[in-house]
Amino acid sequence: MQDIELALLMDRFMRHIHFGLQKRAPDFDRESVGPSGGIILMTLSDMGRPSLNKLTKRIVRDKSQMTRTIQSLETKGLVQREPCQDDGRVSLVSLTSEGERVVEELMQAVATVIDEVLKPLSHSERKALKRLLAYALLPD
Amino acid sequence: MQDIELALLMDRFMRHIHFGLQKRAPDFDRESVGPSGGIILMTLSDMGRPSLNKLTKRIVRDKSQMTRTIQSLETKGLVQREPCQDDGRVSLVSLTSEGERVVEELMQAVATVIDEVLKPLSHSERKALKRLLAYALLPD
DNA sequence: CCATAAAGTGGACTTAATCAACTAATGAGA
DNA sequence: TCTCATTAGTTGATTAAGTCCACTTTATGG
Repeated sequence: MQDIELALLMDRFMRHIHFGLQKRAPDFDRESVGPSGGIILMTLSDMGRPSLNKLTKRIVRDKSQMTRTIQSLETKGLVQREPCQDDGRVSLVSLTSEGERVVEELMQAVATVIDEVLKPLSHSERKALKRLLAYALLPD
Repeated sequence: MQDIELALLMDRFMRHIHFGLQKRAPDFDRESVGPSGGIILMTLSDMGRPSLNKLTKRIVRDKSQMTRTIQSLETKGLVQREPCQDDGRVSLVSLTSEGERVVEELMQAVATVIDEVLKPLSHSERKALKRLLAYALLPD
């Protein structure tokens, strides 16, 4: 019942990362990927080659918006789509080699900013934090 | 260095809360407060009567956007502004009694949704999660 | 074979974020 | 006390994202 603070804390946390990326690593946005695109790239780096639908569900967004953002990333040459053999409806999304390069750079920047934001926490505390969140969100 | 996952996890967490609020408690939005307004109302409920500037820094937003959102909440009768005695530049923001009522209802809805999202976590794990986040963001 | 559901796309609209310019009040130093 | 940089807040213009709905195409189960 008292957990509403969690929402506010996480919101602040995300905004700190957001601001930190803009101020301390404006170069990451060389490709004008934006926060939305960045999340997609990093998620793809983790998932491999999911269907657009699986990707959409993972990052909990609207599918129409996802279509558009993927298209935008596609024209930038950062992701590619290919039809699925087994199911003619689905298209599989994956990073291009250029996308791999960009996401590597992006993750480096994000890691730096997060490290800054989490400065008050010890290594084991960070691990605990990540473990708790991952556990809560396990079933995708 | 490996903490980038944290950003993705928190993003998913926030989106789950967002979706949960829309699906399971659409009635909370009776006043058409929106996510942005909701965060402000809940933050005000915690801070009391901060200056617009302090409020802006707390929720890590742009001050111009803050002006507009506060104005919108003001015309809805949910917050009020009054000039600060000691400093003619600042205006102090606080909830109206109607705002108190709405934020109470909103926090109830948010608590329900968070409870749903955090279902896999025990009580002590939730406490630990909150403590870690609060500690990381302590200095506002 | 047909009805129904699922994956993805596109349109229209609203909300929020961003960046820059501006006013007014404050405060600190010569 | 006067000046000048600083700070709080506002406004404008532009862009990014979220939302809701209708639609097409492909699968699937009876």
